[in-house]
Amino acid sequence: MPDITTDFNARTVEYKQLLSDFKSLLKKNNLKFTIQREVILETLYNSDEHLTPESLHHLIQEKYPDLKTGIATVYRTLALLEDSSMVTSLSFGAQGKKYELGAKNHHDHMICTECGNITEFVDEQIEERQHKIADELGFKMSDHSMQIYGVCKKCQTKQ
Amino acid sequence: MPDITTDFNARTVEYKQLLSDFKSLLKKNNLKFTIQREVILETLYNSDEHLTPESLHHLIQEKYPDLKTGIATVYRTLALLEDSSMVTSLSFGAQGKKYELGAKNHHDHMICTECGNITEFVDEQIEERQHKIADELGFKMSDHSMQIYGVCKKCQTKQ
DNA sequence: GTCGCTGCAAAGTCTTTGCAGAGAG
DNA sequence: CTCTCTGCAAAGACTTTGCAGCGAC
Repeated sequence: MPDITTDFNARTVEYKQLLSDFKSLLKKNNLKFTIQREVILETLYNSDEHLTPESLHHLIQEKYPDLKTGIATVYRTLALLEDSSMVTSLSFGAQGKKYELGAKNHHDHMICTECGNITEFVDEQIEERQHKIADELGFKMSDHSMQIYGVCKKCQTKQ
Repeated sequence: MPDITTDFNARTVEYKQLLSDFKSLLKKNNLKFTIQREVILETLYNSDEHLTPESLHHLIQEKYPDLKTGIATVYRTLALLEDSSMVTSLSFGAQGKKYELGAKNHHDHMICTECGNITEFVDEQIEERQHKIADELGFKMSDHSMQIYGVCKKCQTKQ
Protein backbone atom coordinates (compact mmCIF):
# COMPACT_ATOMS: atom_id res chain seq x y z
CA MET A 1 0.00 0.00 0.00
CA PRO A 2 1.49 3.36 -1.00
CA ASP A 3 2.45 5.74 1.74
CA ILE A 4 0.16 8.44 0.51
CA THR A 5 -2.87 6.27 1.00
CA THR A 6 -1.76 5.38 4.50
CA ASP A 7 -1.27 9.02 5.26
CA PHE A 8 -4.61 9.87 3.91
CA ASN A 9 -6.29 7.28 6.04
CA ALA A 10 -4.44 8.34 9.12
CA ARG A 11 -5.45 11.91 8.55
CA THR A 12 -9.01 10.92 7.90
CA VAL A 13 -9.19 9.06 11.16
CA GLU A 14 -7.61 11.95 13.00
CA TYR A 15 -10.04 14.40 11.52
CA LYS A 16 -13.00 12.21 12.33
CA GLN A 17 -11.87 12.15 15.92
CA LEU A 18 -11.57 15.90 15.96
CA LEU A 19 -14.96 16.31 14.40
CA SER A 20 -16.54 14.02 16.90
CA ASP A 21 -14.91 15.95 19.75
CA PHE A 22 -16.37 19.08 18.29
CA LYS A 23 -19.81 17.56 18.05
CA SER A 24 -19.66 16.44 21.68
CA LEU A 25 -18.63 19.89 22.71
CA LEU A 26 -21.58 21.38 20.86
CA LYS A 27 -24.05 18.90 22.25
CA LYS A 28 -22.81 19.43 25.79
CA ASN A 29 -23.51 23.13 25.44
CA ASN A 30 -26.78 22.85 23.62
CA LEU A 31 -25.31 24.30 20.49
CA LYS A 32 -26.05 23.22 16.99
CA PHE A 33 -23.83 21.53 14.49
CA THR A 34 -23.98 23.60 11.34
CA ILE A 35 -22.33 23.31 7.98
CA GLN A 36 -20.48 26.58 8.62
CA ARG A 37 -19.00 25.29 11.84
CA GLU A 38 -17.90 22.10 10.16
CA VAL A 39 -16.31 23.95 7.26
CA ILE A 40 -14.39 26.20 9.62
CA LEU A 41 -13.03 23.28 11.62
CA GLU A 42 -12.15 21.38 8.47
CA THR A 43 -10.38 24.33 6.91
CA LEU A 44 -8.38 24.92 10.05
CA TYR A 45 -7.49 21.27 10.10
CA ASN A 46 -6.37 21.15 6.51
CA SER A 47 -4.25 24.24 6.73
CA ASP A 48 -0.67 23.97 7.78
CA GLU A 49 -0.54 27.70 8.25
CA HIS A 50 -1.50 29.81 11.17
CA LEU A 51 -4.57 31.59 9.93
CA THR A 52 -6.03 34.99 10.64
CA PRO A 53 -9.82 35.19 10.76
CA GLU A 54 -9.66 36.97 7.45
CA SER A 55 -7.42 34.43 5.71
CA LEU A 56 -9.54 31.60 7.05
CA HIS A 57 -12.60 33.34 5.68
CA HIS A 58 -10.95 33.74 2.28
CA LEU A 59 -9.97 30.08 2.15
CA ILE A 60 -13.52 29.08 2.91
CA GLN A 61 -14.96 31.41 0.30
CA GLU A 62 -12.62 29.98 -2.30
CA LYS A 63 -13.39 26.39 -1.48
CA TYR A 64 -17.11 26.76 -0.86
CA PRO A 65 -18.18 29.78 -2.90
CA ASP A 66 -21.84 28.83 -2.69
CA LEU A 67 -21.89 28.84 1.09
CA LYS A 68 -21.44 32.60 1.41
CA THR A 69 -19.99 32.20 4.90
CA GLY A 70 -19.88 35.50 6.74
CA ILE A 71 -16.79 36.79 8.46
CA ALA A 72 -18.87 37.26 11.61
CA THR A 73 -19.50 33.54 11.76
CA VAL A 74 -15.79 32.88 11.41
CA TYR A 75 -15.11 35.15 14.37
CA ARG A 76 -17.91 33.60 16.38
CA THR A 77 -16.75 30.07 15.69
CA LEU A 78 -13.12 30.86 16.43
CA ALA A 79 -14.14 32.40 19.74
CA LEU A 80 -16.14 29.30 20.53
CA LEU A 81 -13.27 27.00 19.63
CA GLU A 82 -10.82 29.08 21.59
CA ASP A 83 -13.01 29.15 24.67
CA SER A 84 -13.17 25.41 24.64
CA SER A 85 -9.44 25.14 23.99
CA MET A 86 -9.80 23.47 20.63
CA VAL A 87 -7.84 26.23 18.96
CA THR A 88 -5.10 28.49 20.21
CA SER A 89 -4.48 32.03 19.16
CA LEU A 90 -1.18 33.76 18.68
CA SER A 91 -0.96 37.49 18.76
CA PHE A 92 2.14 39.44 17.98
CA GLY A 93 3.49 42.66 16.60
CA ALA A 94 1.03 43.44 13.87
CA GLN A 95 -2.65 43.84 14.39
CA GLY A 96 -4.86 40.83 14.67
CA LYS A 97 -4.40 37.31 15.86
CA LYS A 98 -3.56 34.08 14.13
CA TYR A 99 -5.26 30.82 15.03
CA GLU A 100 -4.23 27.21 14.93
CA LEU A 101 -5.82 23.95 15.97
CA GLY A 102 -4.80 23.16 19.50
CA ALA A 103 -5.35 19.46 18.98
CA LYS A 104 -2.01 19.28 17.27
CA ASN A 105 0.98 18.67 19.49
CA HIS A 106 2.20 21.44 21.68
CA HIS A 107 5.00 23.50 20.18
CA ASP A 108 6.51 26.95 20.22
CA HIS A 109 6.98 29.40 17.38
CA MET A 110 9.83 30.93 15.51
CA ILE A 111 8.58 33.92 13.56
CA CYS A 112 10.37 35.52 10.64
CA THR A 113 10.21 39.27 10.92
CA GLU A 114 10.76 39.64 7.17
CA CYS A 115 8.21 37.34 5.61
CA GLY A 116 5.98 36.60 8.60
CA ASN A 117 6.29 32.88 8.24
CA ILE A 118 6.08 30.76 11.33
CA THR A 119 8.16 27.66 12.03
CA GLU A 120 7.18 25.38 14.86
CA PHE A 121 9.49 23.68 17.31
CA VAL A 122 9.54 22.00 20.69
CA ASP A 123 12.35 21.79 23.15
CA GLU A 124 12.02 19.50 26.12
CA GLN A 125 14.56 21.33 28.22
CA ILE A 126 12.67 24.55 27.88
CA GLU A 127 9.34 22.91 28.63
CA GLU A 128 10.81 21.48 31.80
CA ARG A 129 12.32 24.74 32.98
CA GLN A 130 9.05 26.53 32.44
CA HIS A 131 7.27 24.25 34.86
CA LYS A 132 10.01 24.71 37.41
CA ILE A 133 9.90 28.48 37.13
CA ALA A 134 6.14 28.58 37.54
CA ASP A 135 6.45 26.41 40.63
CA GLU A 136 9.11 28.63 42.11
CA LEU A 137 6.98 31.72 41.64
CA GLY A 138 3.92 30.05 43.12
CA PHE A 139 2.06 30.13 39.82
CA LYS A 140 -0.43 27.50 38.86
CA MET A 141 0.66 27.27 35.25
CA SER A 142 -2.01 26.56 32.70
CA ASP A 143 -0.28 27.34 29.46
CA HIS A 144 2.62 29.13 27.94
CA SER A 145 3.76 30.49 24.67
CA MET A 146 7.14 31.33 23.39
CA GLN A 147 8.15 33.10 20.25
CA ILE A 148 11.55 33.59 18.81
CA TYR A 149 11.81 36.42 16.31
CA GLY A 150 14.43 36.65 13.66
CA VAL A 151 15.13 36.32 9.99
CA CYS A 152 14.59 32.91 8.44
CA LYS A 153 17.06 31.14 6.19
CA LYS A 154 15.20 32.02 3.03
CA CYS A 155 15.03 35.73 3.81
CA GLN A 156 18.68 35.84 4.85
CA THR A 157 19.58 34.53 1.40
CA LYS A 158 17.44 37.10 -0.34
CA GLN A 159 19.27 40.01 1.22
CA MET B 1 23.06 57.49 54.27
CA PRO B 2 19.62 55.85 54.09
CA ASP B 3 18.98 53.33 51.37
CA ILE B 4 16.12 55.27 49.97
CA THR B 5 18.30 58.22 49.13
CA THR B 6 20.86 56.00 47.49
CA ASP B 7 18.14 54.37 45.49
CA PHE B 8 16.80 57.67 44.44
CA ASN B 9 20.16 58.85 43.23
CA ALA B 10 20.77 55.65 41.37
CA ARG B 11 17.43 55.95 39.67
CA THR B 12 18.03 59.57 38.85
CA VAL B 13 21.32 58.75 37.19
CA GLU B 14 19.74 55.90 35.30
CA TYR B 15 16.94 58.09 34.07
CA LYS B 16 19.33 60.81 32.99
CA GLN B 17 21.17 58.28 30.94
CA LEU B 18 17.96 57.12 29.35
CA LEU B 19 16.89 60.66 28.62
CA SER B 20 20.18 61.47 27.05
CA ASP B 21 19.95 58.36 24.87
CA PHE B 22 16.54 59.52 23.81
CA LYS B 23 17.83 62.96 22.95
CA SER B 24 20.64 61.50 20.87
CA LEU B 25 18.17 59.35 19.05
CA LEU B 26 16.02 62.36 18.27
CA LYS B 27 18.92 64.46 17.14
CA LYS B 28 20.24 61.72 14.91
CA ASN B 29 16.91 61.60 13.13
CA ASN B 30 16.32 65.32 12.98
CA LEU B 31 13.44 65.07 15.37
CA LYS B 32 12.62 67.51 18.09
CA PHE B 33 12.73 67.07 21.81
CA THR B 34 9.35 68.12 23.12
CA ILE B 35 7.84 68.24 26.55
CA GLN B 36 5.29 65.59 25.52
CA ARG B 37 8.00 63.20 24.44
CA GLU B 38 9.85 63.71 27.68
CA VAL B 39 6.74 63.20 29.78
CA ILE B 40 5.95 59.97 27.97
CA LEU B 41 9.44 58.60 28.50
CA GLU B 42 9.45 59.65 32.12
CA THR B 43 6.07 58.12 32.83
CA LEU B 44 7.11 54.87 31.21
CA TYR B 45 10.25 54.93 33.29
CA ASN B 46 8.49 55.56 36.55
CA SER B 47 5.89 52.90 36.03
CA ASP B 48 6.56 49.38 37.16
CA GLU B 49 3.59 48.22 35.19
CA HIS B 50 3.30 47.27 31.60
CA LEU B 51 1.21 50.05 30.17
CA THR B 52 -1.30 50.21 27.39
CA PRO B 53 -1.30 53.38 25.31
CA GLU B 54 -4.52 54.30 27.03
CA SER B 55 -3.30 53.72 30.59
CA LEU B 56 -0.13 55.63 29.82
CA HIS B 57 -2.25 58.47 28.53
CA HIS B 58 -4.36 58.46 31.68
CA LEU B 59 -1.31 58.52 33.92
CA ILE B 60 0.04 61.50 32.05
CA GLN B 61 -3.25 63.35 32.19
CA GLU B 62 -3.43 62.82 35.93
CA LYS B 63 0.10 63.96 36.57
CA TYR B 64 0.19 66.82 34.08
CA PRO B 65 -3.40 67.94 33.66
CA ASP B 66 -2.37 71.24 32.12
CA LEU B 67 -0.44 69.60 29.32
CA LYS B 68 -3.52 68.19 27.58
CA THR B 69 -1.43 65.49 25.92
CA GLY B 70 -3.34 63.82 23.13
CA ILE B 71 -3.65 60.09 22.81
CA ALA B 72 -2.41 60.38 19.24
CA THR B 73 0.89 61.73 20.51
CA VAL B 74 1.18 58.83 22.91
CA TYR B 75 0.71 56.40 20.04
CA ARG B 76 3.13 58.29 17.85
CA THR B 77 5.79 58.42 20.55
CA LEU B 78 5.40 54.76 21.45
CA ALA B 79 5.78 53.84 17.80
CA LEU B 80 8.91 55.95 17.62
CA LEU B 81 10.34 54.39 20.76
CA GLU B 82 9.48 50.92 19.61
CA ASP B 83 11.05 51.45 16.19
CA SER B 84 14.25 52.47 17.83
CA SER B 85 14.05 49.59 20.30
CA MET B 86 13.79 51.77 23.36
CA VAL B 87 10.53 50.15 24.32
CA THR B 88 9.15 46.70 23.74
CA SER B 89 5.56 45.79 23.22
CA LEU B 90 3.77 42.74 24.44
CA SER B 91 0.59 41.60 22.84
CA PHE B 92 -1.53 38.79 24.11
CA GLY B 93 -5.06 37.50 24.38
CA ALA B 94 -7.03 40.67 24.78
CA GLN B 95 -7.04 43.52 22.33
CA GLY B 96 -4.27 46.03 22.30
CA LYS B 97 -0.66 45.94 23.29
CA LYS B 98 1.21 46.74 26.46
CA TYR B 99 4.50 48.59 26.42
CA GLU B 100 7.53 48.60 28.66
CA LEU B 101 10.90 50.28 28.54
CA GLY B 102 13.36 48.04 26.80
CA ALA B 103 16.31 49.63 28.55
CA LYS B 104 15.51 47.55 31.58
CA ASN B 105 17.11 44.14 31.70
CA HIS B 106 15.78 41.46 29.46
CA HIS B 107 13.21 39.20 31.05
CA ASP B 108 10.24 37.05 30.26
CA HIS B 109 6.69 37.28 31.54
CA MET B 110 4.41 35.26 33.70
CA ILE B 111 0.87 36.45 33.23
CA CYS B 112 -1.99 35.79 35.62
CA THR B 113 -5.11 34.88 33.70
CA GLU B 114 -7.29 35.95 36.63
CA CYS B 115 -6.05 39.41 37.53
CA GLY B 116 -3.92 40.22 34.49
CA ASN B 117 -0.86 41.01 36.54
CA ILE B 118 2.50 40.37 35.02
CA THR B 119 5.51 39.01 36.88
CA GLU B 120 8.91 39.18 35.27
CA PHE B 121 11.58 36.54 35.36
CA VAL B 122 14.73 35.43 33.61
CA ASP B 123 16.13 31.97 33.25
CA GLU B 124 19.60 31.54 31.87
CA GLN B 125 19.06 27.95 30.78
CA ILE B 126 16.10 28.95 28.67
CA GLU B 127 17.93 31.90 27.15
CA GLU B 128 20.75 29.60 26.15
CA ARG B 129 18.50 26.97 24.60
CA GLN B 130 16.70 29.60 22.58
CA HIS B 131 19.89 30.64 20.88
CA LYS B 132 20.76 27.04 20.15
CA ILE B 133 17.36 26.34 18.65
CA ALA B 134 17.50 29.39 16.42
CA ASP B 135 20.92 28.31 15.20
CA GLU B 136 19.73 24.81 14.47
CA LEU B 137 16.83 26.10 12.40
CA GLY B 138 19.04 28.52 10.49
CA PHE B 139 17.34 31.56 11.99
CA LYS B 140 19.15 34.76 12.61
CA MET B 141 17.54 35.45 15.96
CA SER B 142 16.88 39.05 16.85
CA ASP B 143 14.60 38.77 19.79
CA HIS B 144 12.26 36.50 21.60
CA SER B 145 9.42 36.61 24.02
CA MET B 146 8.03 34.04 26.31
CA GLN B 147 4.91 34.12 28.36
CA ILE B 148 3.73 31.66 30.95
CA TYR B 149 0.04 31.84 31.70
CA GLY B 150 -1.50 30.68 34.91
CA VAL B 151 -3.05 31.75 38.15
CA CYS B 152 -0.86 33.71 40.52
CA LYS B 153 -0.46 32.99 44.22
CA LYS B 154 -2.78 35.78 45.26
CA CYS B 155 -5.60 34.67 42.98
CA GLN B 156 -5.22 31.05 43.99
CA THR B 157 -5.80 32.09 47.58
CA LYS B 158 -8.89 34.09 46.70
CA GLN B 159 -10.65 31.14 45.15
C1' DG C 1 12.03 81.99 10.59
C1' DT C 2 11.79 77.01 9.40
C1' DC C 3 10.21 72.70 9.73
C1' DG C 4 8.69 69.20 12.67
C1' DC C 5 5.20 68.44 16.43
C1' DT C 6 0.79 68.58 18.65
C1' DG C 7 -4.22 68.19 19.56
C1' DC C 8 -8.27 67.51 17.46
C1' DA C 9 -11.38 65.19 14.80
C1' DA C 10 -12.07 62.33 11.06
C1' DA C 11 -10.88 58.07 8.86
C1' DG C 12 -9.15 53.33 9.04
C1' DT C 13 -8.79 48.54 10.78
C1' DC C 14 -10.25 44.73 12.96
C1' DT C 15 -13.90 42.68 15.77
C1' DT C 16 -18.46 42.35 17.88
C1' DT C 17 -23.40 42.89 18.00
C1' DG C 18 -28.52 43.36 16.71
C1' DC C 19 -31.82 41.58 13.94
C1' DA C 20 -34.86 39.07 10.93
C1' DG C 21 -35.05 35.09 8.36
C1' DA C 22 -33.01 30.18 7.83
C1' DG C 23 -32.11 25.77 9.61
C1' DA C 24 -30.80 21.99 13.11
C1' DG C 25 -32.76 18.95 16.45
C1' DC D 1 -42.13 23.58 16.12
C1' DT D 2 -38.56 25.70 18.98
C1' DC D 3 -34.59 27.92 19.74
C1' DT D 4 -30.03 28.61 17.96
C1' DC D 5 -27.39 30.21 13.83
C1' DT D 6 -26.35 32.88 10.08
C1' DG D 7 -25.41 36.85 6.96
C1' DC D 8 -25.75 41.44 6.73
C1' DA D 9 -24.98 45.86 8.11
C1' DA D 10 -24.34 48.81 11.78
C1' DA D 11 -21.84 49.68 15.91
C1' DG D 12 -17.61 49.35 18.76
C1' DA D 13 -12.82 49.41 20.12
C1' DC D 14 -8.40 50.62 19.10
C1' DT D 15 -5.10 52.98 16.14
C1' DT D 16 -3.61 56.06 12.46
C1' DT D 17 -3.84 60.17 9.64
C1' DG D 18 -4.75 65.06 7.84
C1' DC D 19 -4.53 69.55 9.04
C1' DA D 20 -3.85 74.14 10.92
C1' DG D 21 -1.67 76.35 14.45
C1' DC D 22 2.29 75.90 17.89
C1' DG D 23 6.91 75.48 19.40
C1' DA D 24 11.88 73.67 19.33
C1' DC D 25 16.08 74.88 17.36
